[in-house]
Amino acid sequence: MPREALTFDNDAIAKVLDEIGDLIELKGENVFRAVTYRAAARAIRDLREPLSKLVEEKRLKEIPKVGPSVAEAIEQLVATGVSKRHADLQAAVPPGLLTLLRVPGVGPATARMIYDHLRITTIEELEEAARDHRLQQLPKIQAKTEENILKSIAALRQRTGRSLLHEARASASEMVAYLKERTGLERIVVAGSLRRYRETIGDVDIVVASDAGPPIMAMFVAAPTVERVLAQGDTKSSVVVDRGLQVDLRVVPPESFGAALLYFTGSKEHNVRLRGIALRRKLLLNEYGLYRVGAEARGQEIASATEEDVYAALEMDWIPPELREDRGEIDAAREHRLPTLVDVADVKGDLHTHTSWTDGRDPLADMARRAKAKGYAYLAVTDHSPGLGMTNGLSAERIAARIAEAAKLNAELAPFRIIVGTEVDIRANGKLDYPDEILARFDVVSASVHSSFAQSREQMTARITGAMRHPFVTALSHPTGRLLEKREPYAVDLDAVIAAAIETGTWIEVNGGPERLDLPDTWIRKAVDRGATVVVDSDAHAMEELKWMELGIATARRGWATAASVANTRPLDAMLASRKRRP
DNA sequence: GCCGTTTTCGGCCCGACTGTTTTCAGTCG
Repeated sequence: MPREALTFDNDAIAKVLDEIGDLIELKGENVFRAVTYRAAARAIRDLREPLSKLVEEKRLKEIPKVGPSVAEAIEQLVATGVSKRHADLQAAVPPGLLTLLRVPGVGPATARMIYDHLRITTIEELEEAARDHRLQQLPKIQAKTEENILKSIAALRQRTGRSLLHEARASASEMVAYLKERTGLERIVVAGSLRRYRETIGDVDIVVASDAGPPIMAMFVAAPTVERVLAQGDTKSSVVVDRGLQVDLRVVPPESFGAALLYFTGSKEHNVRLRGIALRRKLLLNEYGLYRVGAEARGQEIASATEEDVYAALEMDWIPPELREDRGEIDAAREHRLPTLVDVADVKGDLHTHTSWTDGRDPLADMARRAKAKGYAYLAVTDHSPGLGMTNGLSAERIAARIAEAAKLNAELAPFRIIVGTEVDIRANGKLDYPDEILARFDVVSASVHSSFAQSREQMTARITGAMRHPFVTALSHPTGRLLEKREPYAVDLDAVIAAAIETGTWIEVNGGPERLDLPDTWIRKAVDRGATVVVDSDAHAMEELKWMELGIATARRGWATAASVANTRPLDAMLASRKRRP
């Protein structure tokens, strides 16, 4: 999907800094330098302001891990798109060595060594050399390594990037169910980014509490979904399952389960901070527990059975997994000021769903009954406007028929309530796809962009904030338009969108569809910080997709949202009363 | 290269597995 004119945005700059880190390692400089560049890259990805603005205001030093050298590189990148440090490294490191790093199992030392002997700079050349058994002639490489490199190259070609949350969850549940059945053990738990509900998943981590590692590992690598075994040890194994997803299994003694869960839930950055704090107290934190260090008290255990024990021993509150990203949660936990996050149980209804009247699969009656069975007090059906040809949008006549159908069902399902709404298209020119007299007939109106994604940032921002200023628009749906692993967000000034939401009282959607999870979590945090109200929706197109609400809520939790900031945690009357004032 | 209740130098999280090794370096998470 085309994006607007090349701007050197935060992501692009973070990517260059990451590459500087790789090049530093390939060149053989101090690895801590490389670590710093990568840490700065991550801090920049978490940033909620454009770097260009921070440069202008001379505030780069406020970013963690950005000192004089990194700041200089950023300033050059913002100004010219090129960094001298980056260019110098590129000149010093043979072109193509970076490519070799992409092969799993090949790190800086191996890449360097292969290049020094064979002058290989592409994956194709590497594959050819492995096939011809020329790698075997190199020091520290024999048949096994050569074979592994070939396998890794094949896997690299096959891999399709990160998995969407619901797919990884399905694979993980399948493996957990299999292991529970085969081992009879109870404490087999998914950790890692899946437990943190990150928007996409690189690999699945499972932790098992048991003293008997080897037999569990034997069952694990023999699971029916396993395609390839990457490593198998007594306490740690890795496999690749269908669709190329990697699953790591760790077996820890039952008394270490809490420490292990904490460790394998991550994030890595969260763990590093925790360990730093432990160290300053002369404690050692690893996956087995929290221990005293020092001559006389060597190895004395402080805590390990539960996560709560470990956090408490470090004098902080237990931190919900969704917050464990080293984005301020550790300080908040030490000062006992973590927010009470919104919870699935707080949700009173879903305000964005589709039915078979347009592009949904299930009839209104089925969707309503399923929503009622979920314990909701209300369900808004928000079928499309006609502008999107492919979705069979509703005409004025069909709207009347649908309002009649909803009224009939409401009589039957009371006090549960179907709310008739619409997801109205914001046309390329900023106009809504229904006239005001039709919009007035809906109780909730979600406005969204489904076309002309390539407009300039200015055009798109004006188009969206203009729609938000329309008096009948209750909410803005999927604000960035991104499709994870598939389509980049369109160019839009989200600061201006949040400002418009606050100014007009328009809700901003957190769309729980696993391919969207839009608004992204860092922006949710900024929106609720500033006092905007969000609405968490499933965007279900079928009954079973109503469960995407859970993913939306998890995303809102990652954005530090409390129930008070989410419109659909309010009971029906309060929710309707809190809509934007209509003419 | 950054950072500081171990402060302006000397650390920087920690451990498992693999392959090629008789004790460890490299890679990964």
